[in-house]
Amino acid sequence: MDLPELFADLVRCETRLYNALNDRLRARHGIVTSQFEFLRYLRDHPGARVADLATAFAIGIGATSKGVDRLEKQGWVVRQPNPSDRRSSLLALTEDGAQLVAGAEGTFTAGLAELIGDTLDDASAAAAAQALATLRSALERRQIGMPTG
Amino acid sequence: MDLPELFADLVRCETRLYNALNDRLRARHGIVTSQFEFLRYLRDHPGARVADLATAFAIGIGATSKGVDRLEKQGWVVRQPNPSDRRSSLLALTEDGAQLVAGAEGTFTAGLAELIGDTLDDASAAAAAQALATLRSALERRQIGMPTG
DNA sequence: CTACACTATATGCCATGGAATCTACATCGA
DNA sequence: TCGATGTAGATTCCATGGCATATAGTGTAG
Repeated sequence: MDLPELFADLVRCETRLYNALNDRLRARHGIVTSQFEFLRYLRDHPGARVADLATAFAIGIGATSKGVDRLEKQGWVVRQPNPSDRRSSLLALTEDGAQLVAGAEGTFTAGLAELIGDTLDDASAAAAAQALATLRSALERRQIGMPTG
Repeated sequence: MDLPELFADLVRCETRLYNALNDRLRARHGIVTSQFEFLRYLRDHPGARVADLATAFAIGIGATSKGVDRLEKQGWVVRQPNPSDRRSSLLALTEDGAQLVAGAEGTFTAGLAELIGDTLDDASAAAAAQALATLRSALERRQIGMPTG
């Protein structure tokens, strides 16, 4: 099994898909993919904290905090006081934020259908999905590749 | 087929693998994964130009030029005059650069074996490899997700 | 040969992420 | 209760990539 080749293909697919989705989301909704992912996470996990986002996306706490700053500045997210721990805030979508995700989700899903669905048959896509889900779980369980800060 | 979930798994695997390989390559060879990929590409494609690197990695020309600057400053790569077009240079590894890739390749391959090989059985890995190779080809053929500059 | 359009890439400015640091708060043990 | 230690996240500095632009060289029509 040529793992270096698999890794190269993985990275190149990720880069191109991410860029292509960025273009569509930016043009139609004024956000980029990373922002869409933050917003969708907060929709699905209301009351999450900054550290929860950082863990979910395997990025640093500092970067996450700054990302939330930007979403808050746009009025899509609010930091609410956490009654059980005053060091942290509970994050929530605003009404505007909720509407934004709802609209962007269509663009995102349709984009993926065009970018992936048109190329991979269902069996291939399912096989890749299975393998990547397994790999992701293992990496998360072993806490591999978490940035320091 | 849940393409959004597939995409999320793809991105999270890529992030964590990239970070984990960064850690190892930095600790043992003083480079990061993107630099290893540049150096390996130049080893396998001597005489490549900046634009060839940019196309191969789906990143902008400006970023590629700066990346080559850094490798050149370390003495791992040289820009040689292109006899047939004086606007561009032919890139080549130096002796130091060649030794660096040779050494780093072991770290890289062993890292992947530990990160992926220990988790995915051969059949799963082969299925994922097949799907990602197909997807990558299609994205490259359609020139999807190439940055502007 | 000249002007013009095109191409390759180098460079400047800006946005973003990593790592280290700083502050406020929480928790634990004496 | 108090001091020590740990934790959440905000902030700072640095490195890197995108995009726009500048520069030099190429190709082509006339």
